[in-house]
Amino acid sequence: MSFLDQLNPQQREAVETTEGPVLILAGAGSGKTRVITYRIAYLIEHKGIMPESILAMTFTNKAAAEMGERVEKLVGGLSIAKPIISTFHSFCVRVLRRDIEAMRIPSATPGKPPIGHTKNFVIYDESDQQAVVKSVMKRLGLDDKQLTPRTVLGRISWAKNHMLDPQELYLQSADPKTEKIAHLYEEYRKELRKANALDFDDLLLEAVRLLKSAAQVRDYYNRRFQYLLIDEYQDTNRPQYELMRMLAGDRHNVCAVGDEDQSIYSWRGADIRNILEFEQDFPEAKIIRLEQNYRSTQNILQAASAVVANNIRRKGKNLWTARQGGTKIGYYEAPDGENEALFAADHIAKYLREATERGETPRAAVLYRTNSQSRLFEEAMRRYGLKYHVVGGFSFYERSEIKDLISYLKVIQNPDDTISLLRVINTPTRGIGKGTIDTLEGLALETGLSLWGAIGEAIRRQLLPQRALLSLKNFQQLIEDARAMLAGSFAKQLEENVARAPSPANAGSVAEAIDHIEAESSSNGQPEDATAFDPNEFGNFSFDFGASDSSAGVPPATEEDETNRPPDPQIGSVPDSFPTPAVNTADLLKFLIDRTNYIKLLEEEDTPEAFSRIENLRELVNAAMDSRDRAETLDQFLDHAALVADADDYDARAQITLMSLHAAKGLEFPLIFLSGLEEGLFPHSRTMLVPEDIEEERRLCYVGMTRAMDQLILTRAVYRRRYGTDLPEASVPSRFLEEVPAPLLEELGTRRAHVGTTTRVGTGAFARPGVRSPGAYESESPHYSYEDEDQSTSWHAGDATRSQPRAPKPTAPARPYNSIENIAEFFASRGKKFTVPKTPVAEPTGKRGFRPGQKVRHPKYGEGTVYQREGEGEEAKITVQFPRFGLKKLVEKYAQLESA
DNA sequence: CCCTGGTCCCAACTT
DNA sequence: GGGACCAGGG
Repeated sequence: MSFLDQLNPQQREAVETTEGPVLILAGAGSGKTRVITYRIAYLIEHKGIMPESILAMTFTNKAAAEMGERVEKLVGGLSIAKPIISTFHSFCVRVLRRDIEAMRIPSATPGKPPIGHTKNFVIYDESDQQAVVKSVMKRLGLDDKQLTPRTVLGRISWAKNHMLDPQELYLQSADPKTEKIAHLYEEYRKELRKANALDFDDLLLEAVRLLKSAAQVRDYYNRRFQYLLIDEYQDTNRPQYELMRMLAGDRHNVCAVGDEDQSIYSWRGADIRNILEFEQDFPEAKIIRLEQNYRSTQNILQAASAVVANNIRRKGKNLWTARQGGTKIGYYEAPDGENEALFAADHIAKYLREATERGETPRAAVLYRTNSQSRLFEEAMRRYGLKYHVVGGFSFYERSEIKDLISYLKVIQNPDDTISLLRVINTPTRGIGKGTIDTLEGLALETGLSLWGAIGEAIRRQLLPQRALLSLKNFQQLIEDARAMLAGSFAKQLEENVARAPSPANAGSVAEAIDHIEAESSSNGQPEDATAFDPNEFGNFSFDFGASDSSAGVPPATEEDETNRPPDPQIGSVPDSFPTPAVNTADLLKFLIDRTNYIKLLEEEDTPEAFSRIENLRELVNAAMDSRDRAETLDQFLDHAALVADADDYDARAQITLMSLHAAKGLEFPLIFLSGLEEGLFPHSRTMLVPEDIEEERRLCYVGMTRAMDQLILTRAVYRRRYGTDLPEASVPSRFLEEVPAPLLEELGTRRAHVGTTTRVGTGAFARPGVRSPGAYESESPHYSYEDEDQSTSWHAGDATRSQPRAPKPTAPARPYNSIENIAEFFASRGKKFTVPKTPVAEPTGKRGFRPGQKVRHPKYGEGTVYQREGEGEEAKITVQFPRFGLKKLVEKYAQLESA
């Protein structure tokens, strides 16, 4: 068949080995996505496998969407049923929304509802989690200075990713701190259970627990999914691994695709052993290596391979490319971060122009280690009048006004969601202050009610001053009215559907009527199209088996499974908040905005920020209308909001993309800028003490370099500001630079290579007063100009002022490493062993304490002399005499002191 | 109870 | 550059 001819022998083998476990070790750019999509197409077209029995799991919605589109192109007209291509998290949410109640256990007290999460659980994001930890710590009287909620949450997440429950964490804790954390973990879990909430980690964990504990549920999914594909297998963590094992059942039709050199998520619990030990897990496994790279030039591939070859923990492979030679790897050393960014902007501007002239579609990306680096690049792009796209950073759903409204929706869906309730109870202010809330929280604790329950109780028993009670009543009424809207539309639909002749066997059964509604709402009046997917649907592309379960137009295989569905404890009783059928989330939002005066109050503020917030809220209503058009329920809308990831807003059409190295995984660009190659930044200072962590940084570097198709440029700033206003600090070139073979490198920027005529700046929408013309770059100076506070007011676009490279900063190292020769020399002089030179940017402070009499340097106060020292280790405080600022007492751990 | 402004402390990657 | 927290005035 035609499409198989487009594959090389290894790829073809990977596609055609459909039965039994297969591990595809796919090097960067070796056509991994092609293999996965062709394999799916092959299963459907050649093997006659039903599409809906194929399940492919990816890490991001972006990857899932791309795969779905490509499969669709290959097998388009064949069937209305689609393979299920979904992220791990979305998949688990769907499984849990369907079957989580199979894990409920009967309450010990008769008459009380069963214990455990219900279908209308809410998903807690990181800020919700923080709030829970904080409130628990406050309740237990724990000092949040010594043990920050952040740390606690990090450790809880770590435990979850390694599938340890609080008892297990407690048992293996070796210090009082970990014991405390284990205790907090236990309390944290209780709070989430009380709120009927799950955090991100729980989505995976609970799905695994469900499949392990409920045999009939597991059977259902095992029958349903016969072919399993796992993308980015090197980044799976323990729960994901277990999920894979559960879903693989006895059939072992698992196809795992990955590259151990691209494992970059160990901090999220990814266990590289999963891929290294696949053959032990499945002794009958077939291993296929894809080693031809179709993406990059030989130079790029060689450079990247040379870097990653320094890692010890890897299988090793020989990537090769037919694209001989190529442009050398560029290297530019900028005096500081601003210039680094301006250089990139200048180079990209030139590239865009030239590529367009050649008739190509230019695409360039700037990659960085930390998202905060994006600011400088954004400013530079704006100065050059270049349109760019930023992936990550602050997402739409993290904006406060959006979170407010989403929290309202969550409370409406599930009033026991205490965290969301606390967020909205006085937003906008309605006279429910701290005092009132404290009373309510006390009442909740005392009665065992949720906060929402406590509100009702306080009103009933008149436990608060009249004024507070009145405010509370208003709030309670608002939520109840909104819930009535949901319930109202639910009841109405139920009525209609029962009346409208359901199938004879189902007559009169509430449960069946509900199923009928589900079918109705999911097919949205187009029964034939019930399983169709919308390529633009973000969040859970083509993941629609939840809908097809009960809808018409589903292949017969699922029908017999229906009878095996675990009994649903909630069906039959009146649902507290049932997965809501076709309720109009947009109308609900409009109702909320209207009743809370939210927009009106913003209008009265009459500031640009307020109007931008109003715009955002309109956007949210639009999103809700789209959701309504897809016939989604309220919880589907909320799942969407919870599960869209930063990486998902990558737009393949953008000419310039700025993003973190992590977000770049899986993408490719003709031109790549890899920025901030400095010790302490990349590799990041938090990784520099642990060899395994350094290896992960190196893999990250490898991922970044292998994104480049034609040209790769590495950059570094000699001085970098770590915080907005502090003095810049001298940097040391990243060790990864040393690992690039010198003959492959070419230094850029010291010659007048970028003289151009197109550097129009300060025009158009982004024109700003005081912005320096990049025309200055055409000066003799190899450096870009600074935006100097002292002079900026006199600068105008087009001003002929020439740039002056700024004199070395006071923190200059004795000898700046500002040329490639210097760097080579620097590294050569140290042989293989890398040691931090005299004025390091990231010398770990507090490793050995500073002693009285010692000279130190502080980023803000400059040089000083240690006067006295109190305490040791974490709590050590030192008093320093600064000539200009006098005596300062500093916590050594935080003060960022360097020896001077 | 609410709002404001000042101060302090912190800043990795993400589903 | 900004979020969290607090003090103090309305």
